[in-house]
Amino acid sequence: MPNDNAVIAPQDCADCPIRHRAVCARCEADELDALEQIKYYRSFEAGQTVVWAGDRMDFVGSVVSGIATLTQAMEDGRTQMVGLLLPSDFVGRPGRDGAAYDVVATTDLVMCCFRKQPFEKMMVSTPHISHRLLEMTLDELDAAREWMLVLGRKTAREKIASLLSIVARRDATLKLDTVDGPLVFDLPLTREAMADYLGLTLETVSRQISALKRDGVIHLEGKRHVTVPDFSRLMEEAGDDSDGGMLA
Amino acid sequence: MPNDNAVIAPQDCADCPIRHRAVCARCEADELDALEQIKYYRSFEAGQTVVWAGDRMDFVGSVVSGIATLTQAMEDGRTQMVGLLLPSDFVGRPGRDGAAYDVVATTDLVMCCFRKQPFEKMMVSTPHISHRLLEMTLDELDAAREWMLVLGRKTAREKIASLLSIVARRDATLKLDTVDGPLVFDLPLTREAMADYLGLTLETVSRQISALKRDGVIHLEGKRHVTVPDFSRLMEEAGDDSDGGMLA
DNA sequence: CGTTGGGTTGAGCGCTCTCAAGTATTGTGG
DNA sequence: CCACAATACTTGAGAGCGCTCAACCCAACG
Repeated sequence: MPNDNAVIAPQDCADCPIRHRAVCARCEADELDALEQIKYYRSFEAGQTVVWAGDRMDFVGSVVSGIATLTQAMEDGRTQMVGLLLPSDFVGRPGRDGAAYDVVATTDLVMCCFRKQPFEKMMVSTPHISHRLLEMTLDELDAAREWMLVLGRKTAREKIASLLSIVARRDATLKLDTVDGPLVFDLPLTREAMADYLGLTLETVSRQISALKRDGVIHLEGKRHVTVPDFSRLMEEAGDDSDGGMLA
Repeated sequence: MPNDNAVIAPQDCADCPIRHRAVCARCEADELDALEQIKYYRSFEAGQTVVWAGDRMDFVGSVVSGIATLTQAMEDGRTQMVGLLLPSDFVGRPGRDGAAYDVVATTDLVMCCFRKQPFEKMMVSTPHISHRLLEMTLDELDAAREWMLVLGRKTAREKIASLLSIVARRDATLKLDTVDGPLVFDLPLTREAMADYLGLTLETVSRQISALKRDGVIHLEGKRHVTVPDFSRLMEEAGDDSDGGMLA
C-alpha cells in the first residue's frame, strides 16, 4: 500500500492551476493568504476511495488534478454515479458532518483540502468564498438536472453520445481548442464507470460504443483514445440540438 | 382567460406561512423590511406556465402555496421533470437572465416574487440571504442526486414507491403527523406528470400504481387519494433501507 | 506462461414501451 | 335532463430495447 493518502508539499496559490476557477477564484491576495494557512494537499492513486458515504468528513476541498467520482449505492449493489469531479470542482458540504456519497479517485488525484471548521469560519467572514461556492453549487445543480434528462429519457445510444460530448467539450475548453476541427481525447472512465454514470450495464456501453464507431460517429485507438471527426454529428446523436451548449 | 398572472394584495412577512423556511428564513426584522419593499405576490391557476425555458426572467421568488414543476424537453417532445417545487422552495437563479427550464403550476399557486436586480443587490449586502440560499441550493443538489439514483437504477415499481414515499414524507412533515399510523394524502400530480418525473410512460405509472394497490402496499379512494397503511413496507418497495430518511 | 482486469460479442429473456380500446368523471350546449 | 365532448385514467396485446448470462479477446504483469 504505497504512498497512501500522501500529504504532499505545499504549493503557492499564485501558481495554482485552478486558481481562477475553484472556490477561491474570487479571493483577494489577503484572503488567499488566510486560506493558505489552513490548506494542505492530499494525493490519491487511481482506484483509491477518498471518503466512504456515511463516514465523518472533517475537511472540504478542491480537485487540483485528476478525476474523482461521486457514487451512490443500493444495498443490493446497484450503483449510480451522481457526480463527476474535475479539476476545480469542490468536494464536501459545509455545515454537514458526514459524507453523503462515496468519493473515489478514478485517476491519480490531487486535492487541495481545508479543515472544515476553519473553512466554515472563513466562509462567514469572507463573502468572496461563499458567493463563489453558491455560484459553483448552482452550476452543479444545473448539471445534475441536465443529467436527469439523460437518465430518464434518453436511449442507450443517446446516453453514450451525451457522455462523449460532455467529455469532449470539457477537454476542448481545458485545451482551449478550436471547436471546428476533429476533437481528440482520452476517456477518463472504464466501461463500468460509464455504465454507472449512464444507468446502463457495461455490456450495453460496450455495444453502443462499438455501434458509434461502426457508424463513423467516433474513431477509436485502443479502448480509451477517442477521435470525434464531426462534433455536431455527435450532438445530433446525443439528441441535443446541434449547437446549443458550446457557449458557457 | 380569467385572473391571469394576478397580482394579489401584499401580506405581512411576519404572518407568512413560509417565513422560517424560505430564502428569507434567516433574516432579521430590518432585513425583512427591506425585502418587503421589493416583494410582490403573483398567483397562477393550475396548469398555467410561470415561465418558459429560454425566456428572460426578471424576477426570482419563493413558492408560498401550491406546487410547481421544473421540466426540460427535447425537440421530439420527450419530457423530463427535473424539480418539484413545494412551498418555501426558491425559483430562479441570481446572476442569470434566462430561465433554464419550464416552470409550470400544477396546482393553484401563489408566489412571493422579488425583482431580480434589487434582490441581487440585497444578496451582496445581506449575508443572511445568500447563506440561506446556499444552504437551500445544497439541499436541492442532494435531492437531485437522490433522484438520479431513482432514474438510473430503479425499476418502475420502485420508482412509483419512491415518489409516493417522498410525497408522503413531505405531507407528514407539513402536517406534523406522527410517523407510525397510516399516512393519508392526495397526489398532487397527474399520472402523466408522475411519468415525466419518473422517466416512465403514463401507462406504466398507472399499471404500477394498480399493482401496489393490488398488493396492499397502498389503498386508493378515487384516483388521487392515497392511504399508506405501513410506511416501512412502502420504503422496502422503494428499495431504500427501511428507516434511513425519516429524519431531516 | 498463467493470471488478472478490462473489454467485446452473442443468444435469449423480460421489463417497459407502443398502440389501442375502454371506463369514469366533469363540463357544456341544446 | 340528456347528448356530447374532453380529460384523466385503466387495461390489454404485442414489440423492442436493454439486461442477464456466458464465452471469448487482449494487454499487462508476475
